[in-house]
This record gives sequence, C-alpha cells and structure tokens, in this order.
Amino acid sequence: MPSMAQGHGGVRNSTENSNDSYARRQNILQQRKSLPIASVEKRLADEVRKHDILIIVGETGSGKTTQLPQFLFQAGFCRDGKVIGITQPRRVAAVTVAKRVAEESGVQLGQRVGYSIRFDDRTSAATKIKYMTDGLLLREALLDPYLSRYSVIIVDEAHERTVHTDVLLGLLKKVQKARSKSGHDHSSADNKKTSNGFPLDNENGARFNGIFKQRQGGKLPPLKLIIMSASLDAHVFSEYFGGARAVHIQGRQFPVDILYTLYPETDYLDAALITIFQIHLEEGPGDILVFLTGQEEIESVERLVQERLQQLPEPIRKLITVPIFSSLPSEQQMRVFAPAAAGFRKVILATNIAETSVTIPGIKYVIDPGFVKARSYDPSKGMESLNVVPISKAQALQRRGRAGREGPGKCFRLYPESEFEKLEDSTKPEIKRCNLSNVILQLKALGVDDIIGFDFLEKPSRASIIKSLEQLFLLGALTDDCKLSDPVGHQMSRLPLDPIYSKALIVASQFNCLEEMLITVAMLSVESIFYAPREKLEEARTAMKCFASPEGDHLTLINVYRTSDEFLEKRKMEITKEKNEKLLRKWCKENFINSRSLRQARDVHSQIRGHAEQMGLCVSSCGDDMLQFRRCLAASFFLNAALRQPEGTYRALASGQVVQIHPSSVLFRAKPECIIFNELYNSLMSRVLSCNMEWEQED
DNA sequence: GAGCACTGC
Repeated sequence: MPSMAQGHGGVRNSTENSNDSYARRQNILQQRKSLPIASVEKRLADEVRKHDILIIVGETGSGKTTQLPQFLFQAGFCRDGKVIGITQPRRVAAVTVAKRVAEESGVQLGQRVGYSIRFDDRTSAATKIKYMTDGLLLREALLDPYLSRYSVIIVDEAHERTVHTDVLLGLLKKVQKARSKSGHDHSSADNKKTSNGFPLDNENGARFNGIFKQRQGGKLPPLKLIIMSASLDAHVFSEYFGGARAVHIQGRQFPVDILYTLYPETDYLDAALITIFQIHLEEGPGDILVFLTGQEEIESVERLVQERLQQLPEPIRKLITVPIFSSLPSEQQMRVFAPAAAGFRKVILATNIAETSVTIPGIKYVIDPGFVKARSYDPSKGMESLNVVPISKAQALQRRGRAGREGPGKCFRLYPESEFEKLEDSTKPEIKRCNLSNVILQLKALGVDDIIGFDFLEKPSRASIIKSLEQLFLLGALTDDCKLSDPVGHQMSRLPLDPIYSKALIVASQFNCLEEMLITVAMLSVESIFYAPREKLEEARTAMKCFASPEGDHLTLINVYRTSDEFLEKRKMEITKEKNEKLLRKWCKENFINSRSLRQARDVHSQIRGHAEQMGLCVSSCGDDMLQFRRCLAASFFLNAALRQPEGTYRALASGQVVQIHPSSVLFRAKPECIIFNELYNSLMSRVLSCNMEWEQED
C-alpha cells in the first residue's frame, strides 16, 4: 500500500540545518495553534481528569487525533511510567499520525512517540504516546488482561464500527470496571470472585495470577477511556457507557455543494459517465473522484471514458483516468497521487478505498452513485458473501467530504434527494455482517464465556453467534460445555489467523507437514497472489503454468512460495536487503505475481512460524508425500468441502449450496470428485441502460 | 471458461 497520509503533510528526516529546522518548528507550532482543538486544550484535559469515560465528537480537520494525546501527556497523564494508547482501524493511519506527532513533539519516532502495528513495532521503553491498530491492542489484551501499562486509551474513528473496534469497546468497558476494583484491593484472593466475571474468573486462572502477583507492589490507577467519533452517533457510545459525557470539537472543512439528479437513474455507470463529461466540459479546473463498487465497474467505466474521449475534438480531450482499488499492485495505485499534466484533468475511478483509507489531493468534484459492495453474512448457511447495496447517509457524507479538503467543491449524487432521505443513517456495524468464529475465540481466550450475554455495543444475532459456536465446536476449539478446549482451543486463540487455518496448522503438526501448511496458510491469508491484467492475460496464464500442480491450488501456492524462496536464497549472500527486495519485485513482475501480496505472505509466514515454535508444535516437512498433506487439508477444511454432482456442478456439504469451480483454479478442468474450497464468490448481475440527466441543487 | 468492497491480528 502506498503511503497515504491522513490530514497532515509528510515527515522529513532530521538531517536538515538548524535554520531550516527552526523555521520548520515555528511553522509546525503555527499550524498546531491554528487547529480548532487548540483553544480547548485546558478544558479537554480537565474533562478527562473529571470523567473516566469521555466521548469526543470531532469533525474532519479538528486535529483531535494528533493533538489530544499531546495535551494529555503535557497534563501529566503519563506519570508513573504509564502510556497513552491511541487505536486506529488502519495501519497507515497509525504510522502516519505517529510520525507527525513525533515531529510535532520534536522527538525521534520510537522514543516518546511511537507506533505499533503487526510486523512493525516502533516503540521503546521510553514510549509514552503509542499509536496502534485496534486489532493489535486486542491481541495485547490476551497477554495483559488489565492493559496495565496504559493510563489512557483513546479509541479513534469509533464511528467506523469495525469488528475490532466493537469488540475492543466491550472489552475496555470490562477492563475499566476490573481496574477500578483492583485499585481498591487488587491483591486479595477474594477479588477472583468479585471482579464481575472478568477477567479473573477465567478457568485459565494461572496465567492471570502471574500478572496479579506482579502487581502487588503498585496500585493500578483507573483506566481513562476516550472514544472519538467523527459522526453524530455520540449518543450511541454515550448510552453504552452509562450516559458518559460527550463533547464536540469543530472541524475545518470547505463547503461542498450537493447536486442530486431529478429522477432515479436506472444505470448508474452510464450516469457516472455522462456526469464525468458534464463536469469536464462545464466546470472549472479540479480533479474528479468517482466512487464505484469494484474492479470490473472501474475497468468498464475506464474503457467507456476512453471511447467517448475519442469522439471529442482534440483540444478538449485533456482528461486522464486513473483507477484505484485494493488488489491493484502498489506501483499502479501510486498513480493517483501524481498530478495530471498541465492543462489535464484527472478522473479517479475508485472503490471504497478512497472513502477512508486513501486521501487523494486535488479533488474538487465527487461523483457518488450511492452504492457500495458490502459483506453480508447468512448464519443459516454459515456463509459470507459480497453484494452491491445502497450506501448509508453517513457514507454519503464521508464521500462528499472528499471534495472539500483543499477548497470548496461539488458533490454529484446520482440519485434524487428523496432517495437520499430513504437511506439508512449509518452503515450496519460489521459485527452484524460477518462470521463471528474469530471474535468468539478471542473473547473466550479473554475469559468471556457467556458470549450471548456479553455486553456488545450492538449484539450480533443469536443465530449468528450459535452458528459460529457450532463451527468452533466442530473444529475442536470448544468442549461440550462450550469452554475453550485444551490445548487445541487455546492454541487456536493465540494464532492471528482464521480459525480454520489455525486448525490446519495444528493438524499438520501432528502429521509431519507443518512446514507445507505454514506456507499454505500464509498464502491463503493474503489476497490475490496472481495478478493478470486483461491485456496480458495469455502471458500471465503461461507464467502461472510453471507453478501449477495437478493436485490443486494449495500445492500450486506452495510451489510459488518455494520458488520465490529459492530465488532469494541463491542471492542472499551476494547483495544487500534492499537490492534483494528489488530483485524479488522484478521476479514477481516477470511471473505475474503481486509482489505486495507475496511480501505479506512472507511476513505472515515468519510470524506464525514463530508462534508455532513457541507453542512447541513440531515444524517438519512431509517431503514428497503430498498425500499426507492433502489429508490434513481435508481434516481441517471439512466445513468447506464440496462433492461433484452428476451434471458437473458441485454441492457444498455444509450449506447445501450448488457451486462451481472458479475458472482460475488449476482444478477447473480436472473436476475431481471431492474438493475443498477456500472461498465462495457470487456471480454478477446484469444491468440496464438509460441516459438523460438533470440536476437539482440542495437548498 | 470467469472475475475477487475494505480493513485487521
């Protein structure tokens, strides 16, 4: 992923001369002072002192993420060696914000200010302000249930309601209760019974006892909790935390005019196309951002724009299209950041990635068709799927905001205002739209046994909880009375993987093929290892054939990984690490492999290998005996098994659904009698065409 | 012979 700064400019390293550095520090000081949050520094610190829980609603550009932790540090919240933790839903945000705050504080990154994300820890014993992903803090809680090193935890972007944020909020509520109790009498053995079921009543008590004893000398101060949200949902959080105090901080955004169509559009792609040209021909300079639902839509709109451009007279053809979506290789993603040539207008065709993850400079016009591809979950089948659905009002607001970051902008909504009114206020939280196996496994490991009774911010359906409990039971992670099994359940909860993958590792360790399974699971954990651009499809196919195994896609992935490994091994002694990386990227390009994905897979591999070794699993290879390995696959992926039917389609055993092998699979032609699959995709729907656009401006 | 929103540990 390219570096996608949030809010602030980049960071320079500290090798500049002192004059330059002085000017720069003055500049930073000015910028900090001009932020809306600057005027309420004292008040905010007081609020945090007075209230153990505080909700902060801060609009975009308020400076809350960078400034509040610094205010609290100055106000003395890091005394006694305690740390202020700030969680972010995304890795890039944690990194870029930490860099900015380190610079503002005039310290080296990793000293007083640092960040910690998976595979990349830039903290030290000196770190007092620590930015991290919310998922990482959840993992940390498994090792330190009281989160005892933190005096303050700030949950940022809570309105996004990711699974991690939601689980974290429930957990923090418990930790806070447990800590205020432990503050009075934390060393008493009675505490085990009085801590409201958490976290000391875990049957896994020995581990917590250890932490407990260690703390006898020092009293644990209450945990301060700050929930930061950009939306108007403050009351949801406030009610959840027993009527917690909420404060509002103004933002700094430029005005964005909203235009609605007069009539509903039957074909939003065509409507988007017309709007792009309408803007191009009638509006002033400024780039256009179009929100589409996926790769296919992006590619087809790109083609249509090119075609239509050819029909225009030469002087007004100055329009370039740039696609961006997550599975696009990084080098191509970076193109959205390059300014268009002089006199040209840039049209960015993006998925939701541009809604929050990527901030693209220069956007003045946003085209919002009002749809998004979203995950949904059917507990009766135990199956997740992706569907195109209308966005929520909150999403529409967020998309509009993308046009007002550098100056006033315009947002073209490809639907009438009456349709906007019908949209849901906010997006359904992810926890209600996904498989809960992983969530349940983690909560169990944290000592929460009654999942249905757990105090979720919003409870997932009972059916959904029960389905996941059932799956975990079938995987052997839970005992008959729904407790974490020993050792399988505990081992699975420690692995940062989908429970099925964790199970596969444990099974493989017993049948001497853990080495193969570690590679498989790492490769399955990342997205789209193979990258086949449409224009080079044939070449890509030939390249893939070198790796293909007649025994299936899993073995094919092992071949890719091992070939890349051998490639690196051969050159290891000769050159530097950077050069090595560069060579690997070149190798990937030649073999039509997404180098970012392979890099990720290598990271995952080394991390889970470390975990497996720590657990005492036996890391050995089955050599050429792939039957053994395939048996292990079958023994762990049985929830994803399908049998061939007479007409050549397959029936998924767990859900009864009729499915097909994807044409990109090496088994597409072979059609074996029994297969295990990793994922099920929906097939696409067709569209109708229409035209005719009239606009109406909001009052 | 068809096509995979976005995150995260």
